[in-house]
Amino acid sequence: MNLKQLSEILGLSQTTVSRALNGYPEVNEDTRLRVQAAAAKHGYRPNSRAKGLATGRSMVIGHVIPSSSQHEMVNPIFGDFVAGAARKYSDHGYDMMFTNADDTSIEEAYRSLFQRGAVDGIVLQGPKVNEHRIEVLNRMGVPFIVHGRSTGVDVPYDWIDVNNKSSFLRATRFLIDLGHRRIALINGLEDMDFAQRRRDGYLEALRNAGLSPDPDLMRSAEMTEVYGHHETRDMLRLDDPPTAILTASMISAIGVRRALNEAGLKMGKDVSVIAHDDDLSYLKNGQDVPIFTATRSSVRQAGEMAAEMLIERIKSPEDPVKTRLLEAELVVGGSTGPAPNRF
Amino acid sequence: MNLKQLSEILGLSQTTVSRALNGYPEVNEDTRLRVQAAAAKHGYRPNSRAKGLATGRSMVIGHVIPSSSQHEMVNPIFGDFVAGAARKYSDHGYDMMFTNADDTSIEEAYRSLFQRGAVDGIVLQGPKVNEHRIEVLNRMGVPFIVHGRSTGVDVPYDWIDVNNKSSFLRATRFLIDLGHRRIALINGLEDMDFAQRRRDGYLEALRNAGLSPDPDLMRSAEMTEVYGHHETRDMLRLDDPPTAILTASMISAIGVRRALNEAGLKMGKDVSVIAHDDDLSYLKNGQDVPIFTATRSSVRQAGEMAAEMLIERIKSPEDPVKTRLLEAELVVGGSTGPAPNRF
DNA sequence: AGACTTTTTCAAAGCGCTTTGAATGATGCA
DNA sequence: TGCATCATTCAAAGCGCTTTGAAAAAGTCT
Repeated sequence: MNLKQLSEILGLSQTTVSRALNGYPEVNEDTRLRVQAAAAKHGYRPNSRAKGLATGRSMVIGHVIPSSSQHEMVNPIFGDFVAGAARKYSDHGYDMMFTNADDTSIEEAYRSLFQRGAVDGIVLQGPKVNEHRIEVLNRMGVPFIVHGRSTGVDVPYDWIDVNNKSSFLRATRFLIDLGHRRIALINGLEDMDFAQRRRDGYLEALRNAGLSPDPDLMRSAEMTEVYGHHETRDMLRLDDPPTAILTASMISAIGVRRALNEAGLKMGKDVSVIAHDDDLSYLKNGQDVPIFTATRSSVRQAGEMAAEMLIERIKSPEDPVKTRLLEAELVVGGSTGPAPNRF
Repeated sequence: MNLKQLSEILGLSQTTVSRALNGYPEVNEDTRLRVQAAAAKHGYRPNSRAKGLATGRSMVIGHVIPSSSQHEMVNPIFGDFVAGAARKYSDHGYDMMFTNADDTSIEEAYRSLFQRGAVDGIVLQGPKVNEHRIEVLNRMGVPFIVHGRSTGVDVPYDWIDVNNKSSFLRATRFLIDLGHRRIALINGLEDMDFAQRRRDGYLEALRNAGLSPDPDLMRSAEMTEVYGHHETRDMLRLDDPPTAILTASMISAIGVRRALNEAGLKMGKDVSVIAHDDDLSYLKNGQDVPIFTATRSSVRQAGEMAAEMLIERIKSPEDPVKTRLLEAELVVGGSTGPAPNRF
């Protein structure tokens, strides 16, 4: 059933039927009702490609899954972020499109997505430091929003981010206040902007307390469970092992806990742990009492906000740049306690 | 830059340019090279909406994110499955589209996706028992594939699934062989088809061993960490607590482990645990030695296969129904051991 | 009733591509 | 040289919608 057929059934022109369905004022109310009834009855659905061609808009937002060639990983936060965004998209009549791209072709993927008219806007996830893609998107003139920021990029762009630096600074200071001096950081990949900022916060807190960082206690990699476990086990073997560990995700925190258990150490007593908690639906930080002391910020909510900001941007391309910085909460759970007395 | 402009630059007709770029034979090789060079030089990208309108194909596959109204959850396996599929899609020139839908409108979402011409095929994830959507898609005549199966649906359809029943049967028998008699099942939501099948396998193994199932030891809910923890703690308080636990995902297994630790019990000694491992990239079951004894089947690989099967189906709508049943491996890790002697 | 608005409807053009059917030019053969 | 054949190229139609500019119908006012 297409517009032509429907209009023939109704004995009206395509123009009138189209206008009736799209809520234009210059159509008789009776006619509109007749048209709507017929459309419903025959299950008429306007072809979105034709509509897009005629209007110049696709009502689709593009995301790129960066399945990097080395490590075929999908961050679990991906799902929650996307679910948050998808919800807002559908509220505004948008769909969401994904393209897969490996590291080398990722820029091409964005370019193609927009220039062939497949999407009206783009969400850029997981920006690195000096993220080249931002300049590319900027130059292309596509409406876009960055989830995160990128140090070193000086073109203006819309973004939404958690205050990673301040939250890790506070978490570190919290541990210092508990008497910890050997504090480890099990960070994400440090070419990622968020990881860099967390590291900065951590370092600043140490510096503020007159502590000097120990490279042995600073690790960086993709935030898997196995990684958290591996690095913890490794650090526990040091001559002067950490009494506290700051880790970049719940998943790696679980690995940390596993390593501590294996070593017969009690979390929150022998070794304190603070995690960053993205508040994932399947991996809540406990029910009533948090399992881990954590810096918490819902990535799903970030997805919702990103979607709304992007839709705003598409509507008003000339508006000044919009940015949004979320503060993470520091929630205290059972995984932290005073530094053990070593003497 | 559109086709018209490009053809004017080249002094050729749109027909010839289009054919040159799409690899038709009836175009002079020299011309083709000239056209390709010009297209590359000017960054020409055919508008995909126009192309879709002209060809009747959209080169997009649709997925629906079922963000159910009660529990706003995105299963972590979603990301890996999608990443697997996306990879294959892009190999074949397809993009991937997501629509968000709550439980009530999910059928409408599928219908709309296809009937407005937004997608050429659909992937149905997470089928329930008696999954109504399958009949809907079937009647619509859209090419689709189901990840999983649906007991009680008797129209023919393409699917790819893990042999959930046999893998849980084997896992249960494995525990029985180790001397366990009180074996708990911490299952997924039992209106989901996969959960039902796992339960069947579990029950059959018990029956085969002459054991009768105990309703106290059978739990069912969304497979979160907190759920695994909660049910385990609850069951440990029983007069006759389980000596072994079968659980439906790595995430809930982690919750199980947490509860065991809190109770001062040693996993693999006091209580044995077997999990189902979807081989998620961020949550591998250990490095060398598996953490958990587990039934393992890569959901990412399932995503790849589903994508390929669907693309086949789109190419050959009249082919006989294709199905694919994957056997899960049973990998032995440190979480299982002989039943403790209670006497 | 006639002239003028306002409301409602319509025919046709256009969005950017593919594809059909025809035309052109080059080549081969008698 | 004339005609058939093949290789190339092209103009135009069509995909299903929106939107422009015009026309028809209905209402208002003098």
